[in-house]
Amino acid sequence: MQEIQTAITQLVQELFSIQTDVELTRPDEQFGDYSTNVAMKLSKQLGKNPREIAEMLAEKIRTESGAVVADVSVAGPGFLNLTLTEAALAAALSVQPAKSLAGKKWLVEYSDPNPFKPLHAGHLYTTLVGDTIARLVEHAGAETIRLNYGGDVGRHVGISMWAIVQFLGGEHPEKLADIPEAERPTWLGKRYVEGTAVFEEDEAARPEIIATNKRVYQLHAENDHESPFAQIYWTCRKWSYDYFATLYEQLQVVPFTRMIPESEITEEGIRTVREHTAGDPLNTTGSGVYVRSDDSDAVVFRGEQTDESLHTRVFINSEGIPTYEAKEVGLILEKWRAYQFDTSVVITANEQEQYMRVVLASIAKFAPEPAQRTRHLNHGIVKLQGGVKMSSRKGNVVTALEILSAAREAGEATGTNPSEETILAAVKYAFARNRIGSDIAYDPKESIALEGNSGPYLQYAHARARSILAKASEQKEVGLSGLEADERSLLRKITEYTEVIERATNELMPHHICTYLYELAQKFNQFYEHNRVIGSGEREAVRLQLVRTYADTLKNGLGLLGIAAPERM
RNA sequence: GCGCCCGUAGCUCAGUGGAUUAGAGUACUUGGCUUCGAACCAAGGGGUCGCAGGUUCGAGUCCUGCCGGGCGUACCA
Repeated sequence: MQEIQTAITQLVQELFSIQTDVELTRPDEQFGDYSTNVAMKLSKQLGKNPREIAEMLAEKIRTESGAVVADVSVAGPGFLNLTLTEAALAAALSVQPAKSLAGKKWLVEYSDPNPFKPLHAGHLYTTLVGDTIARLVEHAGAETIRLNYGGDVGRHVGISMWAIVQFLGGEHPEKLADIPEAERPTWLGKRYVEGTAVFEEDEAARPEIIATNKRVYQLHAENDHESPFAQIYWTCRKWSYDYFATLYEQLQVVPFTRMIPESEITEEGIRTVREHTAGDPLNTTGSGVYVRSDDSDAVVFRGEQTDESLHTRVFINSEGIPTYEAKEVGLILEKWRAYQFDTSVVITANEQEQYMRVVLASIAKFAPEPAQRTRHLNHGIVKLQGGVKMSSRKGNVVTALEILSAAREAGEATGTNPSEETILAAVKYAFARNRIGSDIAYDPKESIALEGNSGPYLQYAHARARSILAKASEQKEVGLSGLEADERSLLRKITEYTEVIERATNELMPHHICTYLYELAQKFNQFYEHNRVIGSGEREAVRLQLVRTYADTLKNGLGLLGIAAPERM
């Protein structure tokens, strides 16, 4: 593809003395293998009819590129449609996706669950998105660091700790042992919901909760593991991390390189913010990136003074407690200190988009490199059928683990007894096939669909091919030539793979892979329907080769989505 | 009010580096298993691409306005 692009660019240069970008697209199969609208783009500049330009180029291509291009035609308003020779098409199979990120260090932060809170459907989604993005950049050759950041300090923890102590009737860590292991995550979730209700409705209790929150920060500052309060905290925190590990294990995502609890970067965040706060005793830099609020002791960044589309946000509140913003400052600086990354991708739900822009704009003023190299990728939220938003604060959540168990149940109900691999394929594919950024309308029934445009369809289309290969008596390497129409059509689709992977990687948009793999599998199923492989006489060797290449391609693509490609199902 | 995002078939979504006839899945109707796996394949109906202007030889795609929805908009994350 690259060669054709370059060749046409040169032809344009020779014929018209114009330097232009030639875009090649994959048109409808009936039009050929590649297509370009370059003639139409040049039309105005040259003052010529686009068809005339296209004809001139076509003539040149016919005489000069016979080894690669078998047929050129001019169509419609001036499209140049190219059909490759069999040899060129077959040669395209050996092209691997470019290692475009070789030598680069990429950080990918995702999942980001908060201890003391339940894992809801959104966590499942964001974990899967991150896992796929990380697989993509790693596949493109980057040294890939997978980070998982979580709020083990912050108001939600204060709220939970307050409710936990209430439930235990005081600071009695020994009573935690009474809670059965299997119920711990749910138990913690309930305490959080109770605490939130009190915090929102009971003004008298609010100062107590705020004080509890401060004690959590204090406990970290003093490295306290001994006091009864600290024992409760560390025990419950561990319960949460164990619970997260359960989800990751069930999802079979690639293990994280490092978990970064907020408590680890809080101090650096506060210190950095204060060092850049006008009038702060700790200000050693003389900079006034952050300022004291006019009406309280809060430390804020006045985003609108940098860019009208930004707004003011609080980094340290009037209680002296760092908000998410100050912690994010600490996190980004810690990432930079520890890894000196080329690119750092942070994956969150899109409700945090504005917030992240403000934080990055502030950091850019004193640490431009990490700020500029940080990319915020926001995805949509998971909505229940009917558009109801889930909120862990209100307790109306579908948890991440419930989605998996619901998928298993629905799988059983189909009577096909799908394996865990297939259940996971269904769930992962259902989320992955949507473009990152738009909301996901989650329908528990449809997400586990075992037919149509789904993960199990792809696995089935793979297993079918492997089954043929397993039955073949011998497989030898043969050249792909003298192809019949159906064979060529399948080959043509397979050769799109590298282009799709490169596009998905460049755009960080894995859903392109889903779209493609589904089309590829469809192509195979169509081929399968109309053509025998084993026992097809002289065609057998070529068809086996084609089926093997197809199956390998499908398996690789599924791998990038974290979906298994079983031999049988 | 301001900022960002979204509006494509009944439903769920691709297509958004402008371009050849707007595509899938699902649902509905129907046909195909003595033939390498029917979790499959094939056929049919179903769309003023939110509305209105504009740019262009050409707009689902770019620009403007409007309508509808989501998120954010100072001490939550």
